[in-house]
Amino acid sequence: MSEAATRDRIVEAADRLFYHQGYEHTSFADIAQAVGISRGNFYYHFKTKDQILDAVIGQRMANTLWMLDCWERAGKTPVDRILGFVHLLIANQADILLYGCPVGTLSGELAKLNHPARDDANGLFTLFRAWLRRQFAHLGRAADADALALHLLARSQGVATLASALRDAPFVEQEVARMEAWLRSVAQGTDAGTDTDANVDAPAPRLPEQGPTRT
Amino acid sequence: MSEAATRDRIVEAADRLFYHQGYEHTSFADIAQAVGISRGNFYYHFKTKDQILDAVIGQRMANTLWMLDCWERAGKTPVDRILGFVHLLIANQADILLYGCPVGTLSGELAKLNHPARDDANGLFTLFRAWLRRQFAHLGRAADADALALHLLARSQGVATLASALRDAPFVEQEVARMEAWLRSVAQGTDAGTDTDANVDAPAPRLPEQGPTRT
DNA sequence: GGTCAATTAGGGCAAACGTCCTAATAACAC
DNA sequence: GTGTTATTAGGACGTTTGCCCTAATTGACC
Repeated sequence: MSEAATRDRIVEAADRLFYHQGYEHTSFADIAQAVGISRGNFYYHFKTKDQILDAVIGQRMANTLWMLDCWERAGKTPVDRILGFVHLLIANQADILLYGCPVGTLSGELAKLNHPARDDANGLFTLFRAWLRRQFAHLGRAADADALALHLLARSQGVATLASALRDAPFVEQEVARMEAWLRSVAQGTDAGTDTDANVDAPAPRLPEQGPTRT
Repeated sequence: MSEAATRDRIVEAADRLFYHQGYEHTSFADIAQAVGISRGNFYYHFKTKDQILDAVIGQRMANTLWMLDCWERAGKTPVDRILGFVHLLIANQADILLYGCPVGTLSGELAKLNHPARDDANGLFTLFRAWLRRQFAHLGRAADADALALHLLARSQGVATLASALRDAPFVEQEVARMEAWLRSVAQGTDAGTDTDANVDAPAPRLPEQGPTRT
């Protein structure tokens, strides 16, 4: 098998395992077994565990950029594009209920380990943050675009954390609806970005939104 | 030294270490060294690592109950009491910036490890949830008290996650102010729980709020 | 078919892990 | 004091970890 193919399969398996059971809890043997290769072959492609982590983060970065670009091209208005982000919670609901948000959980783990790749992992947050900031700026909220971006990021992080703890799917729908209402109010320039419960009862439109496809 | 004293010192050290560097990353040797005892002595008090985890969770439960009771007695109105919860983010800001939320991060780690104590750890969430639900019910929002409780829980979880990833203290203040505004609007029965940016500029009152004191 | 580099398999290494055991000590009843 | 229990120290166990090495196999090119 060509070098690239095996290497990619390793990265893919490591990505999934890091997400499902955490970075530290995943061993060389786990990944090698998942790919179906020997540990020796494994070592040929990656000298250290940190190198695999770097590769995984790199791939997630690429996937994220591609995903953001999809939303950018698919959404006609800034609101539509931001909705693409919000609906990630629904598109990836099954995984989120089991494993939380891939970005948040990895970031949290690396922070506790004081791992050198911590900043790289946080770069994923920065990607979303910058993209959301630009969308909110297009909404005419240039002054507080960054604050709004962080606010939305934090809310989806919170939903993912709580959803996976409680394994509560309706809660995700509920909160997504709330975020949609909030987003609409921000878009309307209502100085009060209303976060009402009135419009929450309307079920969130279940878009066949594209998740972070692992290529 | 009496049995209880040493045992408590072990639990206290384990609690701190689990919070700072995670459960799995903390070894018997780490805790024993932190307490200043031998591993043999350690084993006398706890046969397995899981037993220490159970004890730590139990202590956190007790601390949480005590803390909730403090807010219950200290706050004159439901809003005051809920503010006690919200201001935990500010009272424990330094720790949260470094290690995130103790409840959320432990819950997340145990979920990835598929650890049997996962449900026990989630009990901490349940404690906050039930308490907040009662407060919102007192606010006249009995119908959606649980949804509001979960919403506030999720938001603080998100703030903690993002704050520790970005190590961004002003962001915490900003989001706390946002939560205060939202809470006020919910209290006023404004069907729209306004979540505006107008009232956000007012700095959050820095209460000398009591954190989860480890006894 | 032969040559050589790329790729793979399999095992070995020291260190750290959770766990367990035994002997020494401290505390206390009588 | 002596006897007994509670507590502590320190080391040993088998396993697993990340990491490293060497030999075998593959596949492309001449």
